[in-house]
Amino acid sequence: MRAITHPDISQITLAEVLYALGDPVRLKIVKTIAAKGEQACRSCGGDDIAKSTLSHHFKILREAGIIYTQKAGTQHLNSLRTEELEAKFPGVLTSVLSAETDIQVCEEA
Amino acid sequence: MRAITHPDISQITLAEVLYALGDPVRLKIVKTIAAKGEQACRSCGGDDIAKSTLSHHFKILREAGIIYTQKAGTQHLNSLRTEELEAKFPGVLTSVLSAETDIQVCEEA
DNA sequence: ATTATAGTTCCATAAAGTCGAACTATTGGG
DNA sequence: CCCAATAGTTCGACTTTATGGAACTATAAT
Repeated sequence: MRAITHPDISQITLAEVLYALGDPVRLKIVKTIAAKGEQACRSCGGDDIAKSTLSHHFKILREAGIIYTQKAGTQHLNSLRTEELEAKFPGVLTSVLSAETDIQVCEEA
Repeated sequence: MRAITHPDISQITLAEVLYALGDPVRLKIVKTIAAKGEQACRSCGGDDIAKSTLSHHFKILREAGIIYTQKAGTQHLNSLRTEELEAKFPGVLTSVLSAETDIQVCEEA
């Protein structure tokens, strides 16, 4: 396992951010972290999704600059880069988080 | 060519909207329409993109509920469904449009 | 040490995107 | 009316990206 890397805020692009948010699984992850605080990967996404796929979704979110991941023992804790994103793209993440959708926060988180 | 259809606002999902916006070409199209008013397909996107691909991008935007397309002679005029989107997902489109990005409005539009 | 848990990586398959070529539709001349 | 021109769409082939199972790494607990 390589070290976890995160893009600098200057490298983050709007298209990548929107692309990363434009998937139901990833939206659910982001909404769950927003609602319940930092989360391990496995506590988001439910049972109907392979863990390799879940790992991939977290990678997309991380590389887009939406989440910050840090190791905590055997698990990884993911938090939103809310302030940085708000500074770079005001209103984008906040409006997405406050939107009414059919996507539910993970129960088990 | 089949008749052009548009989703009802009730059918529009946040994930689809964000996915549609999460592409540099489509962001450019949306920014161009926002800045210069309704546009024909060919006036957006530049020369380095095949017209079949451009047609595909407009289809994605149309099906996501972001643009409204109507025939006008030999061309199609595309406008943003700004008010409907703002009502359904407040702040999402507007924050994207006001974000500072490296994506430029089409010159030739 | 061994077992368990959390994630990642690798590989094969499935799904989407891209482009050129052929097609449809409309317009504007001869 | 017919022919050429323009705007988009559709189709088929190829490329790229997503998904999931199996094997692997890393940490923790017993």
